[in-house]
Amino acid sequence: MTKPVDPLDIDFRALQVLIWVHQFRSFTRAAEELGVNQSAVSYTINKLREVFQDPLFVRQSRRLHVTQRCEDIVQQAKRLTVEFRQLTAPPEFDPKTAAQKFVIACNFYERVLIIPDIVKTLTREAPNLELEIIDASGIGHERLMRNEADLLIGPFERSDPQFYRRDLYRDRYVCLLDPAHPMADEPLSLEDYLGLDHVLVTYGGQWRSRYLIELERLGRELKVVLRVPSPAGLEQLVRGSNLVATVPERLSKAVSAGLRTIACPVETSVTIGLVWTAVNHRSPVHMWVRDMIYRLNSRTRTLEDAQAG
Amino acid sequence: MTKPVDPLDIDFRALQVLIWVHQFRSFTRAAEELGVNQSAVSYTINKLREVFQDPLFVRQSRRLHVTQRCEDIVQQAKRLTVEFRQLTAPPEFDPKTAAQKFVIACNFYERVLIIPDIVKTLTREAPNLELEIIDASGIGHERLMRNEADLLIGPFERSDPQFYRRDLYRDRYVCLLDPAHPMADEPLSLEDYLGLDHVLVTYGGQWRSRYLIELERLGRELKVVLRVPSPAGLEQLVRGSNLVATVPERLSKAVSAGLRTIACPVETSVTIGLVWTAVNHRSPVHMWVRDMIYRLNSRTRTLEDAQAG
DNA sequence: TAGTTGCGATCTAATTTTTTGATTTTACTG
DNA sequence: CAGTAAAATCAAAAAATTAGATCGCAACTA
Repeated sequence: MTKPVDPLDIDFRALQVLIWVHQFRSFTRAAEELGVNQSAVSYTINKLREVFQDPLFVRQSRRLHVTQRCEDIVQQAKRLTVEFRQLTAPPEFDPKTAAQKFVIACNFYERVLIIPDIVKTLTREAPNLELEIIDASGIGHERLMRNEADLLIGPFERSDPQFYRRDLYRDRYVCLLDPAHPMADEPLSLEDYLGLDHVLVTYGGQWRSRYLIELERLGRELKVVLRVPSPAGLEQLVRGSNLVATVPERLSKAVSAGLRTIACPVETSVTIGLVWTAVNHRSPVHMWVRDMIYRLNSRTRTLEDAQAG
Repeated sequence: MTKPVDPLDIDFRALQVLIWVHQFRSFTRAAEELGVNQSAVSYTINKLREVFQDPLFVRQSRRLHVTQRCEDIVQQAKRLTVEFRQLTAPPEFDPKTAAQKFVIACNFYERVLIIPDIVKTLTREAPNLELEIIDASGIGHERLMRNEADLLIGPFERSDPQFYRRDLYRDRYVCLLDPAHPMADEPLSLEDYLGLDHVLVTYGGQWRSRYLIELERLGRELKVVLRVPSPAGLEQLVRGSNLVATVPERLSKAVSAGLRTIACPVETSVTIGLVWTAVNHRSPVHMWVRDMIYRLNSRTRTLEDAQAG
């Protein structure tokens, strides 16, 4: 007739009903409190009676008596519901106490221009967060997918629905030359630019800089004299030579001591952004770090946008 | 469109689903394990996603990745389900450690004949159980209903569906006389009996002994010379007098030192039993005590039954 | 001692939730 | 680029829950 009730069928609402009935010693009052029919309360209590194998409440001369077992159960039920509620509540996140490892994948550019500020902020605001930087070197997205990294920072343009992305700012290209270079004092025309001897930063992997893509689109090609994997040490290569290097403007400031910087005649820019996946999308730590990095770069962003606009 | 899911709607089955999916990293495997459709698992996880405001599981390159939040939730969910399971399990009862108050309502008869053995057993087997005896004096059932007493012991005959009852044994009536009494050496006929001078034990309250009810049924009446509220002190009243007292046989042994005991010619007996209510019906302590009392009186019971049969 | 009342139990029908089975979508993989 | 494994989604079916009405019982009322 009545099939046995599996304990697992009990939901927290049923425990809530139990608690209210216990509180009021009345099915009817509990029903009012919960905004349901008395019959529903009766139904629920019956289910609980089966599950706990105990009458829980017994009517005796007008009063509703509570069995000892019921007292015990209610006490535990209160605890369980409170704990469950806490579990469903959006987790409080306090950067001060958050202690976990956070892995950022990026390359030289970001290590030089973005990471230092991040580290400073973390030291101050989230001293227990352990930061690890790993190389993105062309396979940043893969490393994200493999959960080797929590966050990717860089000039990544893949628009893939499985990646979340937030742009930080755009960076235009500039040319670095030796101050004694014949072309060092004039604005460069595209033709001038193409006529020069270039040192090309490959950034390793299969990355192709935006300005190269743009040149290809125009059907033009650079005269590359030297290829280097990273902008690190560019200054020493360019100084005293007739080479020209094309690098993002912000990066140039870090590697151009003693060099002349002039605008690059190829009309393009690179966009630096954050990339992550659904795994971390709603993690409070992750959201906090993302916001923090975004805020750190807001000055740069508005500057760039002003220039671009 | 989709109405918000209330956290309270989550049942322990849903948490179980979460735990299995987490375990297998697969909706399909979890569904198999739980004997349901993959679609049902999907449905449940979606509900949990809403409640926890977190994707929990994310498909990435064939693997199912687990969010940090999900890890936390699963850990708690495991604890909660285990605790709930323990709560639903029938409570272990160990008389050795059971520490609570147990109130028995009864009268002189039971205090003399039944309680002493109970006390001895409790001291030995349930040393932490605190026993209190209160007077039943006619309102034993009321005291049960008011939860003033946990258990009533006595010759109570009310058959009321709200009371549970278990008979211990039957006790026949005997007559006590002074050894020098003229009738002390013969079996008493009913007419002899009715002709004697009686001392009547009223037991207070509105209790009427079975043998009086039986006499009334026969349309006969006792010649009552003296009424006393309790059998206590009966010995002193009967000795050296021409009075006869009618008492349950077992009780007589406690109050008849130096008196002659002979069978009572009224064909009747009193049944001593335990009475309790639904409030305590399933309480492990209560069940244990009831069983214990029943066992203590098993010898008496079989003796009586043998005599009766 | 009947009439009334309060309150949980119970019944039926309505509603909502959950499950199923089939199909689609997604994100690789070869 | 087709093939595949697995989750998402959809419509229909099944099951659980709720509401509304009524019952039963004990307790008060007069």
